[in-house]
Amino acid sequence: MSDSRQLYGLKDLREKLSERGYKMTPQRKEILKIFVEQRNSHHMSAEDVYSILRENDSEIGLATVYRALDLLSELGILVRLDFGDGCARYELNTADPKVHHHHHLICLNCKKVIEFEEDLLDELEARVAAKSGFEILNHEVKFFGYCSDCRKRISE
Amino acid sequence: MSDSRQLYGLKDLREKLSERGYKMTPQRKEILKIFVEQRNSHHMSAEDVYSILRENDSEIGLATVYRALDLLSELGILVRLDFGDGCARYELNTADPKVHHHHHLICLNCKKVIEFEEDLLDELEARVAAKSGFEILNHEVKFFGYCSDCRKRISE
DNA sequence: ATGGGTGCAAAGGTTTTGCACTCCG
DNA sequence: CGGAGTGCAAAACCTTTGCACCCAT
Repeated sequence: MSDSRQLYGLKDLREKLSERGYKMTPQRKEILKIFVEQRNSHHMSAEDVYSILRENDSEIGLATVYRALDLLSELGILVRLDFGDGCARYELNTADPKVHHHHHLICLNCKKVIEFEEDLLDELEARVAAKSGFEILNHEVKFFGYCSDCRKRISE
Repeated sequence: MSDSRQLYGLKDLREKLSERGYKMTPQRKEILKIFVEQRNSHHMSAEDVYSILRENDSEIGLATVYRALDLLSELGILVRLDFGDGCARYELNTADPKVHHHHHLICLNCKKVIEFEEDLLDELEARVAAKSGFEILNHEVKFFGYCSDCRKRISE
């Protein structure tokens, strides 16, 4: 279950913060650490992060969690995701800009989210950029359907 | 500015409602009519729909709007969209299942959303389905970047 | 030392829900 | 008629904000 993609980590944090004039704080470090250690699944909401902090007897407040997740996304260390479940979710970004894109399959029945890698979209992105005059920085692809488990269960 | 795609309309409403045991009500009809007539841009939020209703001296309550938008999406007459601006938005679905996919370009600066048609993703969808065992019903693609207007403005 | 960062609580915005009443089928 | 649908207001949720205090730089 190891991930061969090169992900951002704590080393990148101090550098990216000072680059932009932000301060390194124990709170920001601790919050990023949760993503790096992936104690739970990735795709964590602010509330998820907050409960892990409370389990660890941390005193970090919920508002700080929101502010840190925002900042870490702005720095490109985290990526903000939206699976339509009513809250923003976050995951570690890949440090290699060439592998910036992985996408999500969302099961409409059990709400499970699985990831897949696919770089077929670079061509599409280029075509869309040319047609529209947009400078495209990022894209997000979600597929909705039924996972194999739920398909079995439904057909039984 | 006419749209050649065949979109769902009021005729489909009664049929789809009774198919599933729901009732046809003046409220549901009136709400769908707003999308069909597209008085404003599509991509309307519940609040957008509600203000149009109030302009029309309608007595429909906001909760009813939320319930109707939910139901119309469930029936496949509307499609729920999420542009990350804090509220769900909706547009009319295409009645032709072969043209189910059009996507959105979102300008990170002025928040403008423009649409584009692209069916390149069918191949990708098939490949992802095969690899994952998912039965894929729908997909959603968003591109984020800067529109040509904002690019000009920024470079000046 | 100084201005950004934090924690708390309160406010904000969107969406959902409880309940009595209405009205479609 | 009976139960789904509605309107209203209150509640639920997620997220943001104001403010006094703290602490990286």
